[in-house]
Amino acid sequence: MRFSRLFAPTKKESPADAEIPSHKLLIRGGFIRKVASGLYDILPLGTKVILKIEKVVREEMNRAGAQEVILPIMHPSELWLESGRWNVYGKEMIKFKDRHERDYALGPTAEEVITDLVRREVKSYKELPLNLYQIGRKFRDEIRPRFGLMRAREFIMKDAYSFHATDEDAEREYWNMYETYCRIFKRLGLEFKAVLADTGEIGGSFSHEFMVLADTGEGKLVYCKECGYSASTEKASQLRPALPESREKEFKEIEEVYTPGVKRIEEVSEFLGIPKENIAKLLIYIADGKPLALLIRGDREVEETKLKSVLKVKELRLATQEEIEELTGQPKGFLSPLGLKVPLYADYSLIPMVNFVVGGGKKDYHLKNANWGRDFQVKEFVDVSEFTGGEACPECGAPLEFKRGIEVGHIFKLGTKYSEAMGATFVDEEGVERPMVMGCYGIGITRVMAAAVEQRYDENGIIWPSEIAPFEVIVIPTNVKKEEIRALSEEIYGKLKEEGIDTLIDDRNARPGFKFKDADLIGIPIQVIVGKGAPGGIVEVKVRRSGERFEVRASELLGKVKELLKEV
RNA sequence: CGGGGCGUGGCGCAGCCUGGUUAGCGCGCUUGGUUCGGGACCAAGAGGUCGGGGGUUCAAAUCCCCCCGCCCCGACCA
Repeated sequence: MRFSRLFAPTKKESPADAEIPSHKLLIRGGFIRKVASGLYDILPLGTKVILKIEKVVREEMNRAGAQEVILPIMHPSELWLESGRWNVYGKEMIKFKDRHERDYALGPTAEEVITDLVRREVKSYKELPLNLYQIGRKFRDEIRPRFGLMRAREFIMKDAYSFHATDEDAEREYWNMYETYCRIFKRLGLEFKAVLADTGEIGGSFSHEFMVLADTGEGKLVYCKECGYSASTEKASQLRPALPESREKEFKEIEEVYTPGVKRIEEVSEFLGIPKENIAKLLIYIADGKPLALLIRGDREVEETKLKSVLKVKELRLATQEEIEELTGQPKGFLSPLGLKVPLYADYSLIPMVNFVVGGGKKDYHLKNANWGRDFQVKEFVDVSEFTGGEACPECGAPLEFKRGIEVGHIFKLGTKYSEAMGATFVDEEGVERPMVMGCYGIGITRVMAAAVEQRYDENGIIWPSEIAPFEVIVIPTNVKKEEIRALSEEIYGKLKEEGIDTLIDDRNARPGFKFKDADLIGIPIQVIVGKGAPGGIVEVKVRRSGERFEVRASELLGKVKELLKEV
């Protein structure tokens, strides 16, 4: 490709509405342009990157035994009504009617459509297992699209669905996909972690998220350096703390203290001179319409995904001020676990606590030296606090590390949730009709592009891994008006292309500094600079990632480039 | 959905508070010339319904009302 003909409108300045590096650089580099909130044009450079990511994904999925299909983007409502998700997925789905007033949605995911296909066509255990995937557009009407491609309303996803005769076989395929995903992300040149995850809206029995490590990631994870345990903070579990043996002996007499206007944990801590670790806060939740109270150590936060999962509820929210007063008869800000009429749960963090502070149950009062078991009873101790790093590993006890990441892949063992709801059954060896066991496996292709940038950039621009770089090599003649330079550049360009190396030549009549800036910005891994050394057949090679540069004879260039491409 | 901010040539911004010539600046773009190893310089040019609508006024980018779009935070902390 010739830069003079390439549609890659690069910019010196970042757009005003971009916040994170990947968004800024993809726009500055001419990879993408915004059309509207959460909607993007992907320009030639971006498209090349996307196609290269897809190529890796295709190769590895095919290798793993999956087969590619193309399913409709437009989904009839009947299928979603059958699975029960038409309303559950609700606001996230872009819904519309056709000319006959029939309801449709733009697919946010394709369990329904694929299950429908398979139930119609597969009848026998002999046709199983089956793993089908597609790479296509998905639509999710996000509450708040943000960060460019990171959370867009329309995006490209690889989604695979597998169907099995037995649970064991579904599990085997799950781990097959796990391995495949590891290979894919490794080939893409990304630093990632596979973490235990919550199954969320999709449902199913267990799942892993694949996170690309980056500080700007919306996902949070913890992992153990010692034993390799890793989990999303929405899933990470902790050991139940041991109960101190002589706990009762330490109990002091409960005491009411006057704390006018002191409500928040920080204020209580400061006012009473008691650390937050020895204060318990009480929260009132409404879970699937029923109220409950939760006590948690003052310095800890509730991980609501974990709470939902423990309670096995779909909807969870904090009670409103009015509800709190109605349910407890106590004023907000001074809630006490004593004499509560709603079921009282407590986080594990409460277990070792003794003589702690709680709300006084009336305005402007708190209680000191409260103790569970003596002053009030806990229905159940649950593990629902949010991890922030430093907690003990549930496998080996070593302190966990905390990282942020971008979720680029997610695999689920679904079980029979969809096959039962939609009647996807087969006849087994004994002639018994049974629901298929399913799994599903997604990779956010457009998000991978953003995540790759988020992980690899510097002040000059993007640093693509060679496997997904829009071009592997850029040849930069410093001055196209000088014949030796122009001719040698063209010769090198021709030769690299002949060797199957994806090469761009910057044949624009521009000053060298200008070209260097563009080459760095768009992040091509290897730059071949043809300048002063041209008459003697010497060119300069610059490695984008390391900044390393060296001179090489034009005749030896090819071998050197091939070698470097393997490393970067 | 709640809160905050923004909307002025393609891009980034100033002007608005305190209304008043012809709406500026940098980048980019066009033409000519000089340059040519880290986003050159000189000269001449093109390009604007000041997001949209309504109102106040002799006069509105500027003040008031409504609407639209975009961005950020939140939609948990009792």
